[in-house]
Amino acid sequence: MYRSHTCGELRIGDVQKEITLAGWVQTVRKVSKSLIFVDLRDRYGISQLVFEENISASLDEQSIGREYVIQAKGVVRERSNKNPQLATGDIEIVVSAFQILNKSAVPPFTIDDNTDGGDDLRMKYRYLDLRRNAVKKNLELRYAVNRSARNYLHENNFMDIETPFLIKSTPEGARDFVVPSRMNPGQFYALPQSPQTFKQLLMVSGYDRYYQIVKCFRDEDLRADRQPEFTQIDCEMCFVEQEDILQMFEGLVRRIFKDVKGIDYNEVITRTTWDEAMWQYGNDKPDIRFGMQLANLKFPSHTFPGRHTAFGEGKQGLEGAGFGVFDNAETVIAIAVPGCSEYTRKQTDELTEWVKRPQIGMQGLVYIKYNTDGTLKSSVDKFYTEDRLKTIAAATNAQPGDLILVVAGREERTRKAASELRLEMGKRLGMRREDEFKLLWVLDFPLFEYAEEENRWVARHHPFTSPKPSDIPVMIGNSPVIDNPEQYLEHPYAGIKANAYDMVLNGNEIGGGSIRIFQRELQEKMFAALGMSPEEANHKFGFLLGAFEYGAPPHGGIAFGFDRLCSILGGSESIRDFIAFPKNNSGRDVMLDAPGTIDDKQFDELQIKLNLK
RNA sequence: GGAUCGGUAGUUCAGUUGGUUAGAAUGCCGCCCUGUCACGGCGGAGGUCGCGGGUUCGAGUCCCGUCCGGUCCGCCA
Repeated sequence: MYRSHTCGELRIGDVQKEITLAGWVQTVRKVSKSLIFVDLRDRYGISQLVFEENISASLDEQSIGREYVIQAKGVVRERSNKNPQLATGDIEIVVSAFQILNKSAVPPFTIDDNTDGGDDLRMKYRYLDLRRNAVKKNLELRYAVNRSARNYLHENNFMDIETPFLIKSTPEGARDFVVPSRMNPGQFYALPQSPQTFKQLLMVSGYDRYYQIVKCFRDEDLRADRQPEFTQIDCEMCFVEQEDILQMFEGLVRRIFKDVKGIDYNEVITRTTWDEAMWQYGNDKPDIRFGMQLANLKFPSHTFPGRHTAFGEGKQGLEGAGFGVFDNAETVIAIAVPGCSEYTRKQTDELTEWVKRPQIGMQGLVYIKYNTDGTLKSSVDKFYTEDRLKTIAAATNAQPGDLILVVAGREERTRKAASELRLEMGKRLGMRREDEFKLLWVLDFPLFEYAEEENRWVARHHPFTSPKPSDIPVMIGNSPVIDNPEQYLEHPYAGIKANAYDMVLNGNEIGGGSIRIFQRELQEKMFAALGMSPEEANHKFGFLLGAFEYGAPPHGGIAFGFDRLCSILGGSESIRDFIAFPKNNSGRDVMLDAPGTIDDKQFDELQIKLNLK
């Protein structure tokens, strides 16, 4: 061994021991010709080496620089000037001999918690970036989550079974990454978007509790929190109903909180339906760390059947004032922002500009200041009397001192804007603390979504998700054909709910799953509902339909987004910080410079010709 | 596919209305310094202002195009 100890472990109790360390030079502090300090770093910490008298001259001659790899032998000594910021700060090593194991070029950025390197540069030299403590602790957290999950699942009888990466391209869902097959010219493998069908087949095979921490691949445009290859904690169980799954995986998440963060998440995990989430928050993954729920002042009746406006059943609160924006809008939604009634004109103007950005897409923003003295002042005073404003304020549950913000327009866009506005105000008011964690189950998602371009239904979760038992007759008894695209919401399929669930943490979907279809007939009906002919369904999914003929057990499962879960637990916005070798926004690995071209020989073997446009 | 912000020293950035030799910090190199730990002091080197074109007496600065990067919308069962 090149070392007797690591750079992080020596303490005051080790004084007088003769030891050997090996590591990277963090800094060299030359105080004089005969006194030089070197901070030596490895994965475990930093220890201070002292070069005195003769040995310092030898070090000086060799002009050791940052990131040189050296080995140093010496005696541990108590420091005269201790450094309380360092775990090893009470001691230092008086070097008696050293050797340079390898030189280093000057790194392009400082290997430091507060590095001077930009993202792009750090990605290019990722092997240097990974030396930084800030990145290292993220990877350590990732490993801790990994171990915690494996321990819990193992203790609960789950079995880790690997599934193939070279599989077949499937319709539905995300775009596949494809891999040409040399031995089967003109044919292609696809990389799995998830091991979905394999884990279902494992259930049919009787491996009644399966898990895998596994890479998934989706060839879609990226975001800051999205990678073309990402990792899931993928799980599936036999003989379970929704409630069994929810309880099992609440247990998993509680365990991870305990093991990784030391948090006892004992409180009941809130459950809500998709309908309720959209109604209260305008979002299928609401952040429930704060309130500020939406007040639905007006909405099209078919979107939320059986509900009434915030003014009360059968009551109207906006009509007859001659304010065209509200009168002509499909939907009007308000939020009461606590304690912001003192906002200046400049601030409300700025918020108006914020909602008018193309990404939000509102035409404008109405505000009502509910002053602390109980009076009301709004941007629509011309249309609404103070009494009527009071009615609106009451409908939003506003308190004196609140600022009521109102958006109006088309249902879908307005609801989304209201949700974004709520999140933005929550953020500005510091109500979204990264050290506070709130879990939520969202249940009863719609089974189908309407795809306008194709005028057909697509699976909201995936085509293997079971409808709610009560909706199965609706699905069997009605044709999926949409005769009137304008009125697709009136189609019986629009109301069918799925036996699906998402786990939401602080406004992020960290996991999602469903109870699966396990009968051939229902699965065939599902494929038909998605516009697949029987031949097509058989061609694409014949193996699954076949498996369902041989005693498929009822089953269901869930998959957690491992990278995102780690980033939230680590208090970071970016999942890239938690991946050792991530790709950039364009799906490039800037260190490898991948993807790249391949040799003509390779094209030739694959019998592929490029046709670049 | 679309929107938007950015690209200036190794690095992070500043750069006025278009006008002298493009600056700062940090890093790097040299010398000095016996208790530093963001060491300190003195000195020095370091630039095709992403690339191409245009306007102008004159472009880092204005215009057009292009490449690269960030963020977002669409997309991501």
